[in-house]
Amino acid sequence: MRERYIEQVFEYGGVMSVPGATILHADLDAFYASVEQLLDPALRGRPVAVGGGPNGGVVLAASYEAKAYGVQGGMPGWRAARLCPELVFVRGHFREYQRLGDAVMDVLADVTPEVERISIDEAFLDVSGATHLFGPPAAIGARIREQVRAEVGLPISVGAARTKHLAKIASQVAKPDGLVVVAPGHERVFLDPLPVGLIWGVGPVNEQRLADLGIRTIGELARTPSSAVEHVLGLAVGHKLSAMAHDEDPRRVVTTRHARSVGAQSALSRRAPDRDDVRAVLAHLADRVSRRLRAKGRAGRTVTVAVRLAGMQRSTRSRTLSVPVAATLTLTEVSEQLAWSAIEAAAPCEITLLGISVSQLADQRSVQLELDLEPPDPWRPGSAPGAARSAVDASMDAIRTRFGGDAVGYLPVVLRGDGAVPDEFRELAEHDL
DNA sequence: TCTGGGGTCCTAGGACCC
DNA sequence: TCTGGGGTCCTAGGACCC
Repeated sequence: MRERYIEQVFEYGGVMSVPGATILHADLDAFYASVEQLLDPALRGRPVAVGGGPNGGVVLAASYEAKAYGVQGGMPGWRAARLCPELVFVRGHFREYQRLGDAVMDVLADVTPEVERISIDEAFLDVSGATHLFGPPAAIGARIREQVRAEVGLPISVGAARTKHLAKIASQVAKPDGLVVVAPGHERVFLDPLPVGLIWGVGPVNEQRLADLGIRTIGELARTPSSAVEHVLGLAVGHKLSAMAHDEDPRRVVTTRHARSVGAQSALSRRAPDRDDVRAVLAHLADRVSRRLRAKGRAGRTVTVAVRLAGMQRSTRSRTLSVPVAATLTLTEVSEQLAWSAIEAAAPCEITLLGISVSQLADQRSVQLELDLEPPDPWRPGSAPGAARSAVDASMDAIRTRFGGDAVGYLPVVLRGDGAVPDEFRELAEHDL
């Protein structure tokens, strides 16, 4: 086990007594791959990739043994196989990921209720109210790591600092399987030598733009006038990054957060767009999205459709309706209009993905009669009355609740039985509404 | 050999209103 | 013969994160 304390490196030895670094970021290491190695001991110590394969698909996660060869999440399987010939591809146990991720969050919840889960495998904690029970943040971080290892069987890295931003960077520096505590007063000496790419919000594009200014470390960024950074990255991003580089991060740990959009997308084998095909895919996506909305009593006014063309260019079309929608058929029809608007603008073309997203969300209960309130409109020629649509959705939702998600569906959805990605995987990434 | 699926936030131009 | 300034909403695109 590696425990590293920044204050040990730079100043004191009595780290376990240092208070103040009360924001923790806990992040499971190579989560999916670690679960596979936990479930199958034969995989331990070997390079493992979840998902993908030499003949298609992308790698969803790579074990540290695989990362040593340069294999990364998001990489096409064939490329990963070329980088690492001994790489073992596994299909993935998505239900187990959900179960074990939840189990880890239970461990965190035993420390404090102030937990902000930001994905299946990652959370912030504010432990300022827990130190009287469990000791200083460093001790709490160590305790979390021990308990997750003992009770769940997985390696987890923890960063502790005064702010979320710094705690997150600390956990990245701690990986794999480590703990890094940045004691108050030591932020600058910790941050300055680190690469700007560790800042939340700096990806490949902005990293290159900063490099063009001669900025490679967070220290160099902090010494650059924010006006220069804003000029290159835009006002908002530049301002935020400068603030981060100066260790100014006002964000608090938030335990409840409402989603601002809900979406679903499907990659398709490259194909010329076809009316029936497009409708079938969109019906399936609209069904997924609208069911999630209705399950939470939500609806949304803005419908956005994304189309990806051969060559990876994306095109989007959106329409804001006068009233929020959550009915499957309405969403399907609006999406179809939008999709063809994008496709026709690009024609002739081949498409490789279709996606639907609904935003401007509102509570459905307060905006009932969604469809009857819509004026007669060209978007739904000959459409069924809204009440009928709501009734159909309600009975289908009820049947699915009792008999399972595949028990009933709109015709195109039933006919399309070839989902490339299992629903369990999709559910892992869904945010609470 | 051909690139997943779920999200967040920002920008810029135009429409529209007062 | 020539028309301001500010605010809000909508749309399309893009960067980023897990």
